[in-house]
Amino acid sequence: MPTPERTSLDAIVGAGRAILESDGFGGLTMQAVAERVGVRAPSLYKRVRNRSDLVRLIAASSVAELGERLDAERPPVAGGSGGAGGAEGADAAIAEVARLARVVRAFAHEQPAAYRLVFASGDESGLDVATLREASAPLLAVAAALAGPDDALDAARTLTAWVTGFVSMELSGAFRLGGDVDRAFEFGVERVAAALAPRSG
Amino acid sequence: MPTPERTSLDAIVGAGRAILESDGFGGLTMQAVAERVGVRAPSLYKRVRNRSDLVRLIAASSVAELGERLDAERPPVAGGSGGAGGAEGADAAIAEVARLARVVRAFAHEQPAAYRLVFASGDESGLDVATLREASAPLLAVAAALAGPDDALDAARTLTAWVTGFVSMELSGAFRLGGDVDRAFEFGVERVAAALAPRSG
DNA sequence: ACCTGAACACCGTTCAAGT
DNA sequence: ACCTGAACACCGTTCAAGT
Repeated sequence: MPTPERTSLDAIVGAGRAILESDGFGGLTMQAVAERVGVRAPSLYKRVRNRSDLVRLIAASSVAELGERLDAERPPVAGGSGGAGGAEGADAAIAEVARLARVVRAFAHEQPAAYRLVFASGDESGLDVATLREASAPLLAVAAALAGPDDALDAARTLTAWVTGFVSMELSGAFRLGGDVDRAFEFGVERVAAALAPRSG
Repeated sequence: MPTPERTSLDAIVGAGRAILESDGFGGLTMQAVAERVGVRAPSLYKRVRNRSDLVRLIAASSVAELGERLDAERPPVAGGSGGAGGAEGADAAIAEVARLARVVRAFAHEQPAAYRLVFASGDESGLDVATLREASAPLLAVAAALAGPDDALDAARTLTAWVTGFVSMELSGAFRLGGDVDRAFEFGVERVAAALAPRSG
Protein backbone atom coordinates (compact mmCIF):
# COMPACT_ATOMS: atom_id res chain seq x y z
CA MET A 1 0.00 0.00 0.00
CA PRO A 2 1.51 3.30 -1.15
CA THR A 3 2.60 5.76 1.51
CA PRO A 4 1.09 9.24 1.04
CA GLU A 5 3.63 11.85 -0.05
CA ARG A 6 4.79 13.83 2.92
CA THR A 7 6.65 16.52 1.00
CA SER A 8 7.36 17.76 -2.53
CA LEU A 9 10.25 18.97 -4.65
CA ASP A 10 8.98 22.54 -4.42
CA ALA A 11 8.84 22.35 -0.65
CA ILE A 12 12.37 20.95 -0.55
CA VAL A 13 13.79 23.66 -2.80
CA GLY A 14 11.91 26.33 -0.85
CA ALA A 15 13.22 25.00 2.44
CA GLY A 16 16.69 24.89 0.97
CA ARG A 17 16.52 28.53 -0.10
CA ALA A 18 15.32 29.59 3.34
CA ILE A 19 18.07 27.66 5.09
CA LEU A 20 20.69 28.96 2.66
CA GLU A 21 19.83 32.53 3.66
CA SER A 22 19.48 31.93 7.37
CA ASP A 23 22.39 29.55 7.96
CA GLY A 24 24.62 30.10 4.94
CA PHE A 25 25.92 27.62 2.40
CA GLY A 26 27.59 25.54 5.06
CA GLY A 27 24.39 25.27 7.04
CA LEU A 28 22.56 23.93 4.02
CA THR A 29 22.69 20.27 5.05
CA MET A 30 20.42 17.47 3.94
CA GLN A 31 19.40 16.97 7.54
CA ALA A 32 18.42 20.61 8.00
CA VAL A 33 16.36 20.58 4.82
CA ALA A 34 14.71 17.31 5.77
CA GLU A 35 13.81 18.55 9.22
CA ARG A 36 12.28 21.72 7.80
CA VAL A 37 10.02 19.82 5.40
CA GLY A 38 9.16 17.21 8.01
CA VAL A 39 10.86 14.06 6.77
CA ARG A 40 14.11 12.22 7.47
CA ALA A 41 17.19 12.94 5.42
CA PRO A 42 17.17 9.73 3.38
CA SER A 43 13.69 10.56 2.06
CA LEU A 44 15.09 13.57 0.20
CA TYR A 45 16.86 11.20 -2.15
CA LYS A 46 13.49 10.26 -3.63
CA ARG A 47 13.26 13.76 -5.14
CA VAL A 48 16.85 14.95 -5.60
CA ARG A 49 19.82 12.92 -6.72
CA ASN A 50 22.18 14.31 -4.09
CA ARG A 51 23.19 17.53 -2.38
CA SER A 52 24.81 18.99 -5.51
CA ASP A 53 21.59 18.43 -7.36
CA LEU A 54 19.65 20.24 -4.64
CA VAL A 55 22.11 23.13 -4.76
CA ARG A 56 21.67 23.35 -8.51
CA LEU A 57 17.88 23.46 -8.15
CA ILE A 58 18.17 26.18 -5.53
CA ALA A 59 20.40 28.22 -7.81
CA ALA A 60 18.04 27.77 -10.75
CA SER A 61 15.06 28.78 -8.64
CA SER A 62 16.89 31.89 -7.46
CA VAL A 63 17.91 32.86 -10.98
CA ALA A 64 14.36 32.39 -12.17
CA GLU A 65 13.10 34.75 -9.49
CA LEU A 66 15.71 37.34 -10.36
CA GLY A 67 14.80 36.98 -14.03
CA GLU A 68 11.15 37.64 -13.25
CA ARG A 69 12.03 40.75 -11.33
CA LEU A 70 14.19 42.03 -14.15
CA ASP A 71 11.33 41.46 -16.56
CA ALA A 72 8.47 42.59 -14.36
CA GLU A 73 8.76 46.34 -14.40
CA ARG A 74 10.19 46.51 -17.86
CA PRO A 75 8.82 49.55 -19.70
CA PRO A 76 7.21 48.95 -23.10
CA VAL A 77 9.58 49.15 -26.07
CA ALA A 78 9.66 52.72 -27.34
CA GLY A 79 7.96 53.05 -30.75
CA GLY A 80 10.03 52.66 -33.97
CA SER A 81 11.20 49.54 -35.74
CA GLY A 82 14.97 49.21 -35.78
CA GLY A 83 16.38 52.69 -36.16
CA ALA A 84 19.62 53.53 -34.38
CA GLY A 85 18.72 55.42 -31.22
CA GLY A 86 18.50 59.18 -31.25
CA ALA A 87 19.44 61.17 -28.15
CA GLU A 88 16.02 60.50 -26.64
CA GLY A 89 16.38 56.74 -27.09
CA ALA A 90 19.84 56.70 -25.55
CA ASP A 91 18.63 58.50 -22.45
CA ALA A 92 15.81 56.02 -22.02
CA ALA A 93 18.22 53.15 -22.46
CA ILE A 94 20.57 54.55 -19.83
CA ALA A 95 17.66 54.87 -17.42
CA GLU A 96 16.74 51.26 -18.15
CA VAL A 97 20.31 50.16 -17.44
CA ALA A 98 20.15 51.89 -14.08
CA ARG A 99 16.84 50.23 -13.29
CA LEU A 100 18.15 46.76 -14.11
CA ALA A 101 21.27 47.35 -12.06
CA ARG A 102 19.20 48.42 -9.07
CA VAL A 103 16.99 45.36 -9.35
CA VAL A 104 20.05 43.11 -9.26
CA ARG A 105 21.50 44.98 -6.31
CA ALA A 106 18.23 44.89 -4.37
CA PHE A 107 17.96 41.15 -4.95
CA ALA A 108 21.50 40.68 -3.68
CA HIS A 109 20.83 42.67 -0.53
CA GLU A 110 17.69 40.68 0.11
CA GLN A 111 19.11 37.23 -0.60
CA PRO A 112 22.88 37.53 -0.40
CA ALA A 113 23.59 33.84 -0.04
CA ALA A 114 21.49 32.99 -3.09
CA TYR A 115 23.14 35.79 -5.04
CA ARG A 116 26.59 34.49 -4.20
CA LEU A 117 25.59 30.97 -5.08
CA VAL A 118 24.45 32.12 -8.51
CA PHE A 119 27.09 34.66 -9.43
CA ALA A 120 30.11 33.94 -7.33
CA SER A 121 30.36 30.20 -6.97
CA GLY A 122 32.16 28.20 -9.56
CA ASP A 123 30.33 25.49 -11.40
CA GLU A 124 28.82 24.61 -8.05
CA SER A 125 25.63 26.29 -9.15
CA GLY A 126 25.51 24.22 -12.33
CA LEU A 127 23.07 26.46 -14.17
CA ASP A 128 22.02 25.33 -17.60
CA VAL A 129 22.26 27.49 -20.68
CA ALA A 130 18.51 27.96 -21.10
CA THR A 131 18.08 29.41 -17.60
CA LEU A 132 21.07 31.64 -18.19
CA ARG A 133 19.75 32.90 -21.50
CA GLU A 134 16.31 33.65 -20.13
CA ALA A 135 17.59 35.60 -17.14
CA SER A 136 19.95 37.70 -19.21
CA ALA A 137 17.47 38.58 -21.97
CA PRO A 138 16.47 41.99 -20.58
CA LEU A 139 20.11 42.96 -20.23
CA LEU A 140 20.87 41.93 -23.78
CA ALA A 141 17.93 44.01 -24.95
CA VAL A 142 19.17 47.25 -23.37
CA ALA A 143 22.68 46.53 -24.47
CA ALA A 144 21.52 46.20 -28.04
CA ALA A 145 19.53 49.42 -27.79
CA LEU A 146 22.56 51.24 -26.43
CA ALA A 147 25.45 49.82 -28.37
CA GLY A 148 23.78 48.68 -31.57
CA PRO A 149 23.49 45.09 -32.79
CA ASP A 150 27.17 44.55 -33.61
CA ASP A 151 28.39 45.37 -30.13
CA ALA A 152 25.31 44.16 -28.25
CA LEU A 153 26.88 41.02 -26.83
CA ASP A 154 30.11 42.71 -25.77
CA ALA A 155 28.15 45.57 -24.23
CA ALA A 156 25.85 43.22 -22.34
CA ARG A 157 28.87 41.39 -20.95
CA THR A 158 30.56 44.61 -19.91
CA LEU A 159 27.42 45.73 -18.16
CA THR A 160 26.74 42.41 -16.46
CA ALA A 161 30.35 42.15 -15.38
CA TRP A 162 30.26 45.56 -13.75
CA VAL A 163 26.95 45.02 -11.96
CA THR A 164 27.70 41.55 -10.66
CA GLY A 165 31.26 42.53 -9.77
CA PHE A 166 30.15 45.59 -7.87
CA VAL A 167 27.52 43.75 -5.91
CA SER A 168 29.81 40.79 -5.18
CA MET A 169 32.45 43.12 -3.82
CA GLU A 170 29.87 44.94 -1.78
CA LEU A 171 28.58 41.67 -0.31
CA SER A 172 32.00 40.30 0.50
CA GLY A 173 32.96 43.49 2.30
CA ALA A 174 35.60 44.62 -0.17
CA PHE A 175 34.33 48.19 0.19
CA ARG A 176 35.37 48.49 3.80
CA LEU A 177 37.95 51.12 2.96
CA GLY A 178 35.58 54.01 3.49
CA GLY A 179 33.73 56.22 1.06
CA ASP A 180 30.06 56.09 0.15
CA VAL A 181 29.09 52.82 -1.51
CA ASP A 182 25.80 54.16 -2.84
CA ARG A 183 27.64 57.04 -4.45
CA ALA A 184 30.09 54.65 -6.04
CA PHE A 185 27.19 52.63 -7.40
CA GLU A 186 25.54 55.65 -8.99
CA PHE A 187 28.87 56.79 -10.39
CA GLY A 188 29.45 53.38 -11.92
CA VAL A 189 25.97 52.98 -13.38
CA GLU A 190 26.13 56.29 -15.11
CA ARG A 191 29.67 55.97 -16.46
CA VAL A 192 29.38 52.39 -17.63
CA ALA A 193 25.99 52.87 -19.26
CA ALA A 194 27.22 55.96 -21.10
CA ALA A 195 30.36 54.12 -22.17
CA LEU A 196 28.40 51.50 -24.06
CA ALA A 197 26.93 53.91 -26.59
CA PRO A 198 28.92 54.22 -29.81
CA ARG A 199 31.66 56.81 -29.74
CA SER A 200 30.57 60.24 -30.90
CA GLY A 201 34.08 61.28 -32.01
CA MET B 1 62.78 16.08 25.05
CA PRO B 2 61.41 18.32 22.29
CA THR B 3 60.34 16.70 19.06
CA PRO B 4 61.97 18.25 15.98
CA GLU B 5 59.52 20.26 13.85
CA ARG B 6 58.35 18.20 10.95
CA THR B 7 56.62 20.98 9.04
CA SER B 8 56.02 24.74 9.04
CA LEU B 9 53.22 27.23 8.57
CA ASP B 10 54.59 28.16 5.16
CA ALA B 11 54.64 24.56 4.06
CA ILE B 12 51.08 24.12 5.26
CA VAL B 13 49.79 27.19 3.45
CA GLY B 14 51.71 26.20 0.31
CA ALA B 15 50.30 22.70 0.42
CA GLY B 16 46.84 24.16 0.95
CA ARG B 17 47.16 26.37 -2.11
CA ALA B 18 48.31 23.48 -4.25
CA ILE B 19 45.46 21.26 -3.09
CA LEU B 20 42.94 24.06 -3.54
CA GLU B 21 43.88 24.29 -7.21
CA SER B 22 44.15 20.59 -7.91
CA ASP B 23 41.16 19.34 -5.92
CA GLY B 24 39.00 22.40 -5.46
CA PHE B 25 37.68 24.02 -2.31
CA GLY B 26 35.88 20.85 -1.30
CA GLY B 27 39.04 18.82 -1.64
CA LEU B 28 40.90 21.13 0.69
CA THR B 29 40.63 18.93 3.77
CA MET B 30 42.84 18.95 6.82
CA GLN B 31 43.76 15.36 6.10
CA ALA B 32 44.82 16.15 2.54
CA VAL B 33 46.97 19.06 3.70
CA ALA B 34 48.49 17.00 6.49
CA GLU B 35 49.34 14.15 4.18
CA ARG B 36 50.99 16.53 1.72
CA VAL B 37 53.24 18.07 4.36
CA GLY B 38 53.98 14.70 5.95
CA VAL B 39 52.22 14.84 9.30
CA ARG B 40 48.90 13.68 10.72
CA ALA B 41 45.89 15.95 10.66
CA PRO B 42 45.86 16.76 14.39
CA SER B 43 49.38 18.18 14.11
CA LEU B 44 48.12 20.99 11.89
CA TYR B 45 46.33 22.45 14.88
CA LYS B 46 49.70 23.40 16.35
CA ARG B 47 50.07 26.03 13.57
CA VAL B 48 46.52 26.97 12.54
CA ARG B 49 43.50 27.42 14.75
CA ASN B 50 41.15 25.50 12.48
CA ARG B 51 40.20 25.02 8.85
CA SER B 52 38.70 28.51 8.51
CA ASP B 53 41.95 29.95 9.73
CA LEU B 54 43.88 27.95 7.15
CA VAL B 55 41.50 29.11 4.43
CA ARG B 56 42.03 32.70 5.50
CA LEU B 57 45.80 32.27 5.36
CA ILE B 58 45.54 30.74 1.90
CA ALA B 59 43.42 33.66 0.70
CA ALA B 60 45.83 36.19 2.17
CA SER B 61 48.79 34.45 0.57
CA SER B 62 47.04 34.45 -2.80
CA VAL B 63 46.11 38.12 -2.55
CA ALA B 64 49.67 38.97 -1.64
CA GLU B 65 50.94 37.21 -4.73
CA LEU B 66 48.44 39.00 -6.94
CA GLY B 67 49.42 42.29 -5.34
CA GLU B 68 53.07 41.66 -6.14
CA ARG B 69 52.25 40.91 -9.75
CA LEU B 70 50.18 44.07 -10.06
CA ASP B 71 53.08 46.06 -8.65
CA ALA B 72 55.90 44.26 -10.39
CA GLU B 73 55.73 45.56 -13.92
CA ARG B 74 54.38 48.94 -12.97
CA PRO B 75 55.87 51.63 -15.20
CA PRO B 76 57.50 54.60 -13.47
CA VAL B 77 55.17 57.49 -12.75
CA ALA B 78 55.20 59.88 -15.70
CA GLY B 79 56.95 63.17 -14.85
CA GLY B 80 54.92 66.13 -13.49
CA SER B 81 53.63 66.81 -10.00
CA GLY B 82 49.86 66.82 -9.76
CA GLY B 83 48.53 68.44 -12.90
CA ALA B 84 45.30 67.09 -14.38
CA GLY B 85 46.26 64.74 -17.18
CA GLY B 86 46.64 66.02 -20.70
CA ALA B 87 45.72 63.75 -23.60
CA GLU B 88 49.11 62.06 -23.41
CA GLY B 89 48.69 61.23 -19.70
CA ALA B 90 45.21 59.87 -20.21
CA ASP B 91 46.39 57.50 -22.93
CA ALA B 92 49.14 56.20 -20.66
CA ALA B 93 46.66 55.72 -17.85
CA ILE B 94 44.29 53.79 -20.09
CA ALA B 95 47.15 51.55 -21.13
CA GLU B 96 47.99 50.99 -17.47
CA VAL B 97 44.39 50.07 -16.75
CA ALA B 98 44.51 47.49 -19.51
CA ARG B 99 47.76 46.10 -18.13
CA LEU B 100 46.37 45.73 -14.62
CA ALA B 101 43.20 44.10 -15.92
CA ARG B 102 45.26 41.59 -17.89
CA VAL B 103 47.38 40.75 -14.86
CA VAL B 104 44.25 40.01 -12.83
CA ARG B 105 42.79 37.91 -15.62
CA ALA B 106 45.99 35.95 -16.11
CA PHE B 107 46.19 35.23 -12.39
CA ALA B 108 42.60 34.00 -12.44
CA HIS B 109 43.27 31.68 -15.37
CA GLU B 110 46.34 30.33 -13.64
CA GLN B 111 44.84 29.88 -10.18
CA PRO B 112 41.08 29.90 -10.64
CA ALA B 113 40.23 28.35 -7.30
CA ALA B 114 42.37 30.86 -5.42
CA TYR B 115 40.87 33.69 -7.43
CA ARG B 116 37.36 32.56 -6.56
CA LEU B 117 38.26 32.18 -2.93
CA VAL B 118 39.50 35.74 -2.82
CA PHE B 119 36.97 37.56 -4.97
CA ALA B 120 33.87 35.43 -5.04
CA SER B 121 33.51 33.83 -1.66
CA GLY B 122 31.70 35.65 1.05
CA ASP B 123 33.47 36.40 4.26
CA GLU B 124 34.92 32.91 3.96
CA SER B 125 38.17 34.42 2.85
CA GLY B 126 38.31 36.70 5.88
CA LEU B 127 40.84 39.12 4.41
CA ASP B 128 41.91 41.95 6.66
CA VAL B 129 41.80 45.57 5.65
CA ALA B 130 45.57 46.04 5.43
CA THR B 131 45.97 43.21 2.92
CA LEU B 132 43.06 44.60 0.95
CA ARG B 133 44.50 48.09 0.89
CA GLU B 134 47.92 46.96 -0.20
CA ALA B 135 46.65 44.84 -3.07
CA SER B 136 44.40 47.56 -4.41
CA ALA B 137 46.95 50.38 -4.26
CA PRO B 138 48.03 50.17 -7.92
CA LEU B 139 44.42 50.29 -9.03
CA LEU B 140 43.70 53.31 -6.90
CA ALA B 141 46.72 55.01 -8.39
CA VAL B 142 45.56 54.66 -12.00
CA ALA B 143 42.04 55.55 -11.04
CA ALA B 144 43.27 58.78 -9.51
CA ALA B 145 45.36 59.54 -12.59
CA LEU B 146 42.36 58.97 -14.83
CA ALA B 147 39.48 60.43 -12.89
CA GLY B 148 41.15 63.01 -10.72
CA PRO B 149 41.40 62.96 -6.93
CA ASP B 150 37.71 63.65 -6.22
CA ASP B 151 36.42 60.68 -8.19
CA ALA B 152 39.43 58.43 -7.59
CA LEU B 153 37.74 56.07 -5.14
CA ASP B 154 34.54 55.73 -7.16
CA ALA B 155 36.55 55.19 -10.33
CA ALA B 156 38.73 52.54 -8.68
CA ARG B 157 35.62 50.72 -7.51
CA THR B 158 34.03 50.87 -10.92
CA LEU B 159 37.16 49.51 -12.49
CA THR B 160 37.70 46.77 -9.92
CA ALA B 161 34.05 45.78 -10.11
CA TRP B 162 34.22 45.38 -13.86
CA VAL B 163 37.48 43.42 -13.88
CA THR B 164 36.59 41.05 -11.07
CA GLY B 165 33.04 40.66 -12.35
CA PHE B 166 34.20 39.86 -15.86
CA VAL B 167 36.73 37.31 -14.71
CA SER B 168 34.34 35.72 -12.21
CA MET B 169 31.75 35.28 -14.93
CA GLU B 170 34.33 33.90 -17.28
CA LEU B 171 35.49 31.38 -14.68
CA SER B 172 32.01 30.28 -13.73
CA GLY B 173 31.11 29.67 -17.34
CA ALA B 174 28.57 32.45 -17.65
CA PHE B 175 29.92 33.27 -21.11
CA ARG B 176 28.81 30.00 -22.65
CA LEU B 177 26.32 31.76 -24.90
CA GLY B 178 28.77 32.16 -27.73
CA GLY B 179 30.76 35.12 -28.94
CA ASP B 180 34.45 35.81 -28.45
CA VAL B 181 35.34 36.25 -24.78
CA ASP B 182 38.72 37.84 -25.54
CA ARG B 183 36.99 40.38 -27.75
CA ALA B 184 34.49 41.15 -25.00
CA PHE B 185 37.37 41.67 -22.58
CA GLU B 186 39.15 44.13 -24.87
CA PHE B 187 35.87 45.92 -25.54
CA GLY B 188 35.23 46.25 -21.82
CA VAL B 189 38.74 47.38 -20.89
CA GLU B 190 38.69 50.12 -23.45
CA ARG B 191 35.18 51.40 -22.77
CA VAL B 192 35.39 51.28 -18.99
CA ALA B 193 38.82 52.88 -18.83
CA ALA B 194 37.74 55.67 -21.15
CA ALA B 195 34.56 56.18 -19.13
CA LEU B 196 36.49 57.01 -15.98
CA ALA B 197 38.06 60.15 -17.37
CA PRO B 198 36.15 63.36 -16.65
CA ARG B 199 33.48 64.23 -19.18
CA SER B 200 34.69 66.42 -22.01
CA GLY B 201 31.22 67.91 -22.66
C1' DA C 1 57.56 21.06 22.43
C1' DC C 2 55.76 18.74 18.85
C1' DC C 3 53.52 14.52 17.15
C1' DT C 4 50.21 10.68 17.25
C1' DG C 5 46.14 7.29 17.78
C1' DA C 6 41.81 7.13 19.57
C1' DA C 7 37.60 9.14 20.11
C1' DC C 8 33.42 12.21 19.28
C1' DA C 9 30.06 14.72 16.75
C1' DC C 10 28.52 15.56 12.30
C1' DC C 11 27.59 14.92 7.42
C1' DG C 12 26.29 12.63 2.75
C1' DT C 13 24.63 8.54 1.04
C1' DT C 14 22.95 3.63 0.59
C1' DC C 15 19.86 -0.01 1.55
C1' DA C 16 17.02 -3.42 3.55
C1' DA C 17 12.87 -3.41 5.95
C1' DG C 18 8.54 -1.39 7.04
C1' DT C 19 3.67 0.42 5.68
C1' DA D 1 5.43 4.02 -3.69
C1' DC D 2 7.24 6.51 -0.25
C1' DC D 3 9.39 6.59 4.37
C1' DT D 4 12.57 5.09 7.98
C1' DG D 5 16.53 3.31 11.09
C1' DA D 6 20.80 1.43 10.73
C1' DA D 7 25.05 1.48 8.75
C1' DC D 8 29.34 3.16 6.24
C1' DA D 9 32.84 6.29 4.83
C1' DC D 10 34.50 10.70 5.59
C1' DC D 11 35.51 15.05 7.87
C1' DG D 12 36.85 18.63 11.64
C1' DT D 13 38.41 18.77 16.11
C1' DT D 14 39.94 17.46 20.91
C1' DC D 15 42.89 15.24 24.05
C1' DA D 16 45.59 12.09 26.67
C1' DA D 17 49.71 9.69 25.93
C1' DG D 18 54.09 9.23 23.73
C1' DT D 19 59.06 10.99 22.64
